[in-house]
Amino acid sequence: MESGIISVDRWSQGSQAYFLTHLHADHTRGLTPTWKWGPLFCSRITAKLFPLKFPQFKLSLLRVLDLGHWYTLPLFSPSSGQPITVHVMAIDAHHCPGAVMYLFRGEFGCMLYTGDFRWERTSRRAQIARNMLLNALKQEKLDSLYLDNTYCNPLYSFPSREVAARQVVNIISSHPNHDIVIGVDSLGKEDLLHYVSQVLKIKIWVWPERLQTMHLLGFQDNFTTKTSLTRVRAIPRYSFSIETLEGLNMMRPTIGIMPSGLPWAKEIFKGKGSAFGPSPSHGVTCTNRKKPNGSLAGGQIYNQYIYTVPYSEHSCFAEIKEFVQLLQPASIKGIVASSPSYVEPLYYFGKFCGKKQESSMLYQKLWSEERVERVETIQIKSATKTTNSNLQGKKRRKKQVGLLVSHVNRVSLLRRLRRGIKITDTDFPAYEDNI
DNA sequence: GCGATCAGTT
DNA sequence: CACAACTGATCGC
Repeated sequence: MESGIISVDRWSQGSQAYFLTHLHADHTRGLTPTWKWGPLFCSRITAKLFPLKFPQFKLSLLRVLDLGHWYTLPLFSPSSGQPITVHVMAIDAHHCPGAVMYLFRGEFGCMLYTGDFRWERTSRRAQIARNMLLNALKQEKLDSLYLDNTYCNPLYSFPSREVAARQVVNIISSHPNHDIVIGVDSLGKEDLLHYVSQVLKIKIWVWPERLQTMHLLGFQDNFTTKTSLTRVRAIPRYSFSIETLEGLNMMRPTIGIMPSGLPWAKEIFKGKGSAFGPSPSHGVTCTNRKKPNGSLAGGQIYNQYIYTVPYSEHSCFAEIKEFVQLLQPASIKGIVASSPSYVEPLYYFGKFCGKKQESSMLYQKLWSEERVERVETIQIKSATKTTNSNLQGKKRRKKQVGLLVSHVNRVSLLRRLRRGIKITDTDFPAYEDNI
């Protein structure tokens, strides 16, 4: 359908260069072991983890970009055949291991694609990334920003990961005779687990594939696959449920800890003797605040066995705001648009961008069709999924029961428009290996 | 068997 | 109810 000179986190044929921000499944959809459409640029850590995730993948397609360096890509204009130069720099996104943002400079101007990212003011790594970004930009203005808007709503307020990690430690140490299970994905939250392991001087059990990942990432001693060595286990999030915890508790007293940026809790934890002691609130990036549902944005009891802790690898609203304020891009597009409560980032941040936009109308246009924005000779396509398709899809599914199949094509079509971007039509140039 | 997509889960 | 991220079933070839 569409094709472009470069693609970020999108994998259909037709681009001249492909960029992967990180290895989470929702960014690699379309990448298969047999994928072959061009050189794939990623960070060194992502490249290292790549074979684990895609065992059959042709590694000769990978190009490593080291952080903080400008790389030059010799590309060609699809229409004129003229050479086009695109510069790119990878910058630490402080999301999961290997996650980077990409800063592009070309005839289309200066563009930053954040991928998923966390922008903690208190974190040393985020400060380095910040300097890298500002040095790269110098006095140049950012023309467009593709933003991780996952929690782009003032409702989402949570503390730094450091603070949340301390909460996890407190929960564990206040249950000295319990087994502990922590729900994690296949990649991400390693720093949390490592911190818990260090502070409590205890190994953490992980499943075998996860141990491989840990070893590749350089965590050699803190993790094990032997259950007998520890009472703390990290388990896949999809197997973390109330039933799981109930089952475990028939064997041994066990509590579950779910680190998540979302207020998971249904039951309101009413103050008193917090099970994990005084909440350390120094150095928080975002203030704890009452949620509309009355729950606190701190570790809390979800049910008899389960605690939730606001440990997030996405930026909270205050951090997103700070980021946009720092960069003041001429235009912003959210890269996540699946939530029914999605709000176009310009609604909040329009005042930081040159133009005071009529955000709601722009927003309508943005997601009601694949809006194509022309910037000089280059077209940028925003590939966000509509809110409505999601809701309607669900409703219809319930009603449907047997009849009506015709809408399915439309819905699945909309589903395809998820994350990632492509820039402009093109042919296929010869490639100079960058590494 | 393989890739793409859908359904469903926390 | 929300999310991001994931698994497993099913479809088409």
